Amino acid sequence: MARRYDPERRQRIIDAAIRVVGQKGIAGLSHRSVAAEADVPLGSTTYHFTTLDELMVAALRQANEGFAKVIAARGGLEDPHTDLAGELAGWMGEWLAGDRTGVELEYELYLAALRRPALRPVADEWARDLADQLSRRTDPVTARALVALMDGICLQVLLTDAAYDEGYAREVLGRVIP
Amino acid sequence: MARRYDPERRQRIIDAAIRVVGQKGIAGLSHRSVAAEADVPLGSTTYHFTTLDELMVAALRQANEGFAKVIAARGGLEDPHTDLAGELAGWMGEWLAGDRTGVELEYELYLAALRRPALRPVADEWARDLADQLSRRTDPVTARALVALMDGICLQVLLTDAAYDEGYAREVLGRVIP
DNA sequence: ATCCCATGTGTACGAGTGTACATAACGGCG
DNA sequence: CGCCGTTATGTACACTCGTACACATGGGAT
Repeated sequence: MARRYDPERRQRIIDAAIRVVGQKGIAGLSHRSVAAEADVPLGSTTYHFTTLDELMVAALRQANEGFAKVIAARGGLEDPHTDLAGELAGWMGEWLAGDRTGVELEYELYLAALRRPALRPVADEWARDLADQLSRRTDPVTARALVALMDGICLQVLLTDAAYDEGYAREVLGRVIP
Repeated sequence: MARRYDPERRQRIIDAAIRVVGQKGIAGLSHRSVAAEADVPLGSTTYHFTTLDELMVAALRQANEGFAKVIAARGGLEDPHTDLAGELAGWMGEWLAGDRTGVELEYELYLAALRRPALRPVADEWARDLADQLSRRTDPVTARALVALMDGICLQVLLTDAAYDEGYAREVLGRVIP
């Protein structure tokens, strides 16, 4: 139960992993780079996370939780009178504006599930959580479609260096809502 | 002009790179792994492609071209009387059915643009080409939205191990088309 | 024929990696 | 107190990687 010296050691390593992925990408993630960033010896990272996959799962899960909090905190999903499409489009704009390190980090971890089955349950959780949030305003089918469309729009912006067009996003999101 | 010994050497290397990414993912792509797969010496791959980015650009571009051909060959985008949403949903189902190696390969290269600016122009090209194809049946805004939604749906299937639901895809794609 | 240079090849080096493992420190328990 | 197992650490090994570079080869221009 009681961890001896540093009960936050494990948590610090996860935080460091998130910073490393944010700065250097998944390709730059290694036991050593995380150890250096967390300022712990190499053996410590390999002890807490035998596999890099384990570490990525923990990091992705933590990123998801932070994300969910942001969504919930913003509200707007509560009041049924607000324009849902506009709300979502505005929120994406906010997310994509400014420093994109966080956005890229979350998407990179999320997309890594394509090749790493260990991450798939967590990715699934993320999509499901977001759809659940949206389900308070629409039916489940529409919610899922909205998540898919938002993913697609974000990706097009991130992958092609195109500018985010909030009016366009609002328009097409609105079409999906019956 | 005339390449001396092996004019197809460069092409063979690209083909080998595509096979490597398909089997081991981008993480398994290296000058050496490609050289082994193409059955050429190490120096040959580094000569033709100084950087791995260069090689990925060539591979992604080639994958795109093959993809565009498949789309064009299937037709159905010509006849304005066919149900566009159903056509697209059916085509996605066909693409996602069976061996997904090809699908995963194309998406992995496509998504790699997130962290590799060198790939972004090619990713952009891909999205634009597909939207152009669709523009023969709808307006450009709708075409772009359809591409985004299709991307999102495919990703959800690939990332979360969820089964592809063609009826759902047809339904929501239909909503986007005005 | 001769020279030049694009093309092709082999090898070596230093850096970085995952992993294993022997050892140390310390908390809880008998 | 003394033992034991969890937690923590340092080091070493074998491996892969990108890169550089010296060298071979032969086609085309002169």
